[in-house]
Amino acid sequence: MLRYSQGVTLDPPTTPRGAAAARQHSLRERNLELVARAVFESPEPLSRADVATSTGLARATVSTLVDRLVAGRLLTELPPVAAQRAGRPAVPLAPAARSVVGLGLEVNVDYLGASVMDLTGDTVDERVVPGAFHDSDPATVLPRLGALAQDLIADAEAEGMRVAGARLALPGLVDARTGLLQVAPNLGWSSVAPVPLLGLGDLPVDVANEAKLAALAELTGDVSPSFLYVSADVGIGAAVVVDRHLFLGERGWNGEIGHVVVDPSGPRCSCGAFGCLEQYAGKEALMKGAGLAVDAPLEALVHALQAHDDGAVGAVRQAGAALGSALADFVNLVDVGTIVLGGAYTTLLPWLRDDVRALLAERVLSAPFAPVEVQAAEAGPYAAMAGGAREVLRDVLASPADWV
Amino acid sequence: MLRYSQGVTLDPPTTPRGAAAARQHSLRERNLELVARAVFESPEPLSRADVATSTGLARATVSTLVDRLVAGRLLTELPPVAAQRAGRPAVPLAPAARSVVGLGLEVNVDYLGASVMDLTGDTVDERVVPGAFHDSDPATVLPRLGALAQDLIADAEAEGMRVAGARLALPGLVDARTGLLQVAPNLGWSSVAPVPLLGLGDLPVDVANEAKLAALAELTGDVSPSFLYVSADVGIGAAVVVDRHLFLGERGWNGEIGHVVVDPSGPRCSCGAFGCLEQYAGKEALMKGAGLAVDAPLEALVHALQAHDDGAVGAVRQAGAALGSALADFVNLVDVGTIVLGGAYTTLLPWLRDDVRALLAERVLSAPFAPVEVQAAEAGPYAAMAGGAREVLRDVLASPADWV
DNA sequence: CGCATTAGTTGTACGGCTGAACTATTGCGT
DNA sequence: ACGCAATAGTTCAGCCGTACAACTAATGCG
Repeated sequence: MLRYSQGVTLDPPTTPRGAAAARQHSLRERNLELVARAVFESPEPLSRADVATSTGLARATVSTLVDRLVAGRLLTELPPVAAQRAGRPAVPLAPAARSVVGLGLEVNVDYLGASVMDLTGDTVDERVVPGAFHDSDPATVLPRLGALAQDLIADAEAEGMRVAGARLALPGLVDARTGLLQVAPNLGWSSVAPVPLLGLGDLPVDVANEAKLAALAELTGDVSPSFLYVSADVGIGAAVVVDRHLFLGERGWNGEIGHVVVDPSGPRCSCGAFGCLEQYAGKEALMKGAGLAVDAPLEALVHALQAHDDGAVGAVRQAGAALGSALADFVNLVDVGTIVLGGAYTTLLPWLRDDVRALLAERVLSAPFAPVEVQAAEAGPYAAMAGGAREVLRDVLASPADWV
Repeated sequence: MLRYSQGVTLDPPTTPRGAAAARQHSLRERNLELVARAVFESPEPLSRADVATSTGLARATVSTLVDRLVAGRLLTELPPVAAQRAGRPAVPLAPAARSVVGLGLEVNVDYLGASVMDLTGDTVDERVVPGAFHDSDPATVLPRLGALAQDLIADAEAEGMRVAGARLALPGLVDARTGLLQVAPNLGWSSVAPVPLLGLGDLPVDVANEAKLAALAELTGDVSPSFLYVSADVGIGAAVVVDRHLFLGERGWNGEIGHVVVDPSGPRCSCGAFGCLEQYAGKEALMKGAGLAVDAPLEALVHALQAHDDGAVGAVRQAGAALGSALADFVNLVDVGTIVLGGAYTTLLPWLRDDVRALLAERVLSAPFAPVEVQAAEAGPYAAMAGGAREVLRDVLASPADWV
């Protein structure tokens, strides 16, 4: 089930989330949020009385706030379960299905996609259009994605749902403050303002890096609240999540682990430097190292590994060592005790894990007293879309007053 | 002058700074903070009316809040300046001097120190005791520092000041949540709970890494609100500041740039790995590389550099390149556009700068459209103590209701 | 010397939360 | 079947903090 936490937002945590003067109605906004969060974060349905004890608000206050949330269709009253103790039976509360929804959008090298999620965490609708966008034109690709999104929006609204906003995931450096895509090497895009090209009118659309939204999708499971997410697709992407909050650095251009130095006397990288991680543990390097075609499917590599092909095993082990070295640097610099490996690394984890772990144990300064966990990602192939939609819903939850 | 900003705290920004129910009096607490902040952050004194317009609160409300802050001696009314326009002259407000003070403490390899700062940013008192604590016993050193602190506290209280709390800076891995020192290699300490050993009774004492508190001291000047602070003392320490907030990772063990890989075929490091930054740009490596004694004063190296000694210049340039490479990794991973170099690097900056800049320009992915700035630190030699004291005062400002 | 102007204070109105008393609905013992 | 205890949810007077408007205070200027 979808679990909402304290505040996963693309806005940096320093956002003056209350630099404004507090008036009387700020109290209600604040407590509305508190009540909504209590219900959304609870693993099982709460009653009004439960919410009162868990929040510390008076029962009377909770009642009026819940009534508002129910009227605004953010919460629903579930049918009462058979009471097992004396007293008036409680009315269980839960997030409302198919009322307010978030839209997750993605452009990747080999597909366009859009996904609609409701407050229960259900994927209401999802469409993926395969394609080859390696050296594409944003002015044709983004309007296509926009049209796809429009379809989904129309369908959702026809069924009475309200679309709260959208998040667009792109495989490149996105300025989190301006929403500008600086560069996406694999798409061949640079300096693009993507939102207007989507043509979604007044709908609020935020843009973010693909790996960062995919990382947020991991928060649905029971991962550690702080982790490093690293995923290999065409490039290598990463995200830092601390206490369920995405860390974005100054502009959101962090996590570029693909170009961390592994060995300065190593092969030249497309970025101009030598011995970058991508040259050892990027998808292309892996395929080449295993003696396969660079555009062969990942399954080909897996088959070779399962057949104990020496070249494949050697390439993956070398990648594991390089990845472990770069991850050790990453952990030493940002301090996160859990690493979640996504994309191709999820599949390859059985062959990577030992080398990665060994290097982490050897090179992370805090490893002797706090070993670094290495896990496989749990969210599926279109994690960025799901994570993006989820982010939109988090914003709704953060200011429910706008929706009641 | 001391400038206070939105929220530099050692607590991670995710602290549920309002997970509690909002009651009536929360409004007043919130607005008290807002008013206090407005006065503290303004470059020049504000009147009650100025505060009303800048906060958006009604003049009546501001008046009562200011009165409280003045009564609690957090603010003072300055003598009115000659009015240059019609109307009743404004009463200028400013942070109160010598009322509430913060205590900064530090144990370093060659000194112990304590510093008292008041709300105006003035250092009221400061004492530094030289010593050699290379392989010392925390159970003797910390009580000594505690006694020094007691002296300063007694003096301050004798003059009617209230000591709000203390921050202890240590050169090692400190768990920000528990205040436990995991390891401080240069002191030879490990697994120490330092606070009880200080013997400061009920005074709230937080513990933090030395470089992190030193970084916060830079916020007094007009640095960028986001920067990477890297300083060479006996070890190499670093801190990440984003939007005037310290980034601490999961536990506060981040910033260990000294053990980032520069070249895996390089010299073996004390940590067991090969080619760590410390082996190129640590103080010991610099001295050795320049053909000087490892415990020679920094001035000796500077003299050699000024005399264009080939060995010294070569060692520093090699250090610059290594530092540039490690910093490029750092910037790629956390995304901060400004680097502030402290400790020995401040002095050596003229000889380091070109190589550092060249490597940053070459290896930072975002450098082509957002060049990385490299600056010298401005805070003096005992920056960590000042930064620590300042942090205590930030906490006071964050909840002024506790002090009125 | 009076008027315009700006700063700060006083008093009433209003909104939101609280606590206590109330109603509603169940289980359980007799 | 009935009443009592127990729990959920609602109603209402009281309190508290802010807003707004009218007030007083203190200055410059013609």
